[in-house]
Order: sequence, then structure tokens, then C-alpha cells
Amino acid sequence: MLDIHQIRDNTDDLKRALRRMGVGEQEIDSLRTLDQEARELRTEMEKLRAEINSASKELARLTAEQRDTRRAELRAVGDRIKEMEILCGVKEQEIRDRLLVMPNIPDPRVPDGSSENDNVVVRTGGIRRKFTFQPRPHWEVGERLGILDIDRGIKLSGSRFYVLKAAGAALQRALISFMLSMHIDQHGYTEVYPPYVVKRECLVGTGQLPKFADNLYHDAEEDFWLVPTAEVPVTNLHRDEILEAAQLPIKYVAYTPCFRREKMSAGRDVRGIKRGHQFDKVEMVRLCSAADSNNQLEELTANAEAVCAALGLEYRTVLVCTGEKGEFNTLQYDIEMWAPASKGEEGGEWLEVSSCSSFGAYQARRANIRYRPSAGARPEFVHTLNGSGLALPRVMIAILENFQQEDGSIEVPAVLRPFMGGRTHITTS
RNA sequence: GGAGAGAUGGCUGAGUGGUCGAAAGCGGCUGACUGCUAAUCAGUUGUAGCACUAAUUGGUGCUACCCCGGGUUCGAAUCCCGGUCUCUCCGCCA
Repeated sequence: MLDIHQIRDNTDDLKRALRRMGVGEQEIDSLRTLDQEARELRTEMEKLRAEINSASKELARLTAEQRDTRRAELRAVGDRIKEMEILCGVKEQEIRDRLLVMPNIPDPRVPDGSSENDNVVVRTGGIRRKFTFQPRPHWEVGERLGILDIDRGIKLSGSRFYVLKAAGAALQRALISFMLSMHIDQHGYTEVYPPYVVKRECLVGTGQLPKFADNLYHDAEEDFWLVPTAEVPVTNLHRDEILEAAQLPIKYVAYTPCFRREKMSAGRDVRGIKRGHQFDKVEMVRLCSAADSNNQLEELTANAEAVCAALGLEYRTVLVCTGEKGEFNTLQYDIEMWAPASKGEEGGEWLEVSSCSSFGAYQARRANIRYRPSAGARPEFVHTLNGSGLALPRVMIAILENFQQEDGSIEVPAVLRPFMGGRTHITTS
């Protein structure tokens, strides 16, 4: 969330910046008024409380008779404080609630726009594969080979679930192992195995709550929440902590399943395995100092691109526009892989396999993650970043569609073979 | 799941209604002494909010914070209620 001081002291700059994210000026003005009112109340209350405190100290030294009259007066003051406390509490809660859903200030580099057509391609990699036959969509390739079973996924759990079998399950597992190894061994990340179920504070910390509760699976009995991304447990590892400057940057990588209700995308991407309620992802998370976060984002994005390149798949990196990016990040790069048959009859499309974002201090302020710039100095909020490295189903789609052979088999990307017992092809037998 | 014990500042740990933001020790910082280190001695040492002050990274005051949330009281670390977490013992279990 934003710092209330920013709203107080830099109102005009803030208005200008947030207008790009669709926040009206009156929204900020009313927040300012609310803050002003709450502070006046709070100041008044503190004065009254000071009166009681000093009077109470005297009271201890008075005789029994002297106390009685004074007591009655003080009790009346106490009652007034209680009334004000309630009123002030309501206002302060309102401020907090509104700050928690207010978007972050976008980086000046973020392009304005309302749809993916306004995203800017900043890099491309790999080469497009040429087919001597009509490539089939992944659901056909997978079903024919007996490695993908969508019908039985639906039987077990309903729409947007699927089953991977035999070499399909092995391929996904190989991808996970390969990605983790790469980030750990070549990119210097520390692997984390976090809980897949977290408390509500974690989701408030990274921003999913309160605004996006709709997209989360929730166990009401224990108030447990299934993680929609490893970003949530991993970023929250250092919630309410003060880190040493020497520890930064911290680089974590975690493989987890992700659970999402996808209510908002009902009817979209229903074919195949592109969008499910449960999917696997390898996620990178970084915590760093404010001065370092630009570099950290470039590095993190490069780490995700390295996976695409190693697999030998065509990809591109886009700078996401104001209307399409996450509301709470400052800057977002999406990495997309080309899937030649993912739209069935209509042909191919770019699939988002990674989203790499920098959040500035926005999440750190929510989750209270700080660091001490030098010994004895005041703690400051860290900057947080995260990015997929990568999301499994879409990479599976890209592999199934790009590496399919005319005979219906799939060539296993060379870098994955060591993780699949040296296997070079997935065939029906 | 059952029974019991506990939660205090960076750490250990006292404190059972006012003089407690909190003893003592450790640690940290500053200074003195010493050729250096160590030792010793003296001083100092929590966080946040707000107001005032306009002071080249400050100063003064007030408020809040002794796990969290309520309550009693003129006054709560201390008493009462609810919750969370930790530890020990028993049970169960991959």
C-alpha cells in the first residue's frame, strides 16, 4: 500500500500518477480529508488522556475524601475519550481499508493503454518452428499419446481440472526439476519449500486480500487459504522482520501448486490446459534495497527468459501497459511463448508463461518487511519482486505443440532428457 | 484430541494496581586509560504516532506499545474475559 504521508505531502504528484491507473482525484481528496479528521480527533484525545494521566498521579497522593470529587470529573473525561476513540477508530479503519485496495504508482516507463495491444514488445528470442504438416492443438496431441486426460480430470473435480499420466506427468516433473536446478545452480537462488496453505495476513501482505478474495480458495473453519502463487508464502517469509543490509538481495525460488477460482475468467480459455483451478509453477522472489530494485527486475526477467531459451522455444518479452498490468506492481514484464495450435482451428497464439514484477515498497509496507541500511540506522522498507520461472501448463502446451512430430510423437527438449532418464521422444507405446 | 505451564526491551530475566518504558546481567554505542588487542572504569542505549520548534542528518513535549483483542479502575505489565502461539506429559499418526 501507499504511505499515507505521501498522500498528505505530495498530493498533486500522487494524483497525476494514479490517474494513469484509473484513480479519480476525488478519491485522493476524500482520503486526505479523512486523514485530517482522524488526526485532529487523535490529537484531541491524546490531550485529554494526558490530563487524566497527570491527574491520576496526583490522586495517588491525596487523602481519601479529596479523591472522590476529582474522581467523578476524571471519569467523565474518560467517557468522552471512549466516545472519541470509537469515532476515530472508524475513520482510521476506513483509511486503512482504502489504502489496502488503492493501486500502486506506476513506473514512468509503463506504457499507457487498456488492452494487451498496448503492451510493448521489448525482446524476442528463439525461432519459430516450421511445420511440414498441420500442427495439432495440445489437447489432441496429449490425448492421442495417452499422457493427458481431460475427461477424467473433469470426472474427479469438475471443469478446469485435468490429469497428466505416464510421460505427461514425467515431462512436467522434469520441467520443474530442470527449472529449479537452473535457478539454483546458475542464477544463485535459494530453494524454498513453503506451506501451500496460509493465514489471511500473508495474503494481505502481498495484496491478494482484501481486493481479490473472489479468486481464492478458502477454508472457513480454520481461516486457511490455498496459495494462488508461491509469491504469497515466500514473500511473507520475512514479514515483520528487520533484515541486515548485508543479507540483500535475497533470492528465493520455490515450486508450488497454485490454486485459483478463476471466476473472473468464466468461459475464457476453456479448451485444453491453459487455465485451470490448479496448476504448478516455479516462482522466483527477490527482496532488495530501494536503489537496487531496477537492476533486480532486469536480472529476474533475464532468469525467466533463460529458461525459455534453454528449452529451445520461441518467446518474447513485453512491457505490460497500465490497463493490463497488476495494480500493485510498479512495472511488469510478461514473457510469452508461441504455441502454434493453441487456438484450435484459429491457429496459434502467444501464451503468458511468466510475469515478472517489481512492487517497490508497496508489499513491504503491507507485510512490514524492513532492512537496516547500516548498523544503527533507521530501518527502511525493502523492495519486493517476483516472477514466474515458469508456469508449467503453458510450457507444457508450448512443448506439446512445438515439438510434436508428424507421426504424433513428441520430441523431448534436449535439456530435459537428463531429467527423463535420457528419453528423447514421447510415443504411444 | 486430553492435561498442565508459559508469553516482559537485541538476548537472559525481575516485577502481582500508582513513584514502571519497566530492576539486574549480557550485548551494542561513546569516552577515559593502555604501544595495539584484551581487561578495567564512566556514561549511554527500544519502537511508533502526533504536535511544536526550523535545528546543515536535530531539539522539546504529549500519546501509545510488557503476545493479540476486549473489560474493570481516577490509574493496568500487574486484576477479569476471549483469542493466538510456545513448551512439557499422554493419546493418535505418514
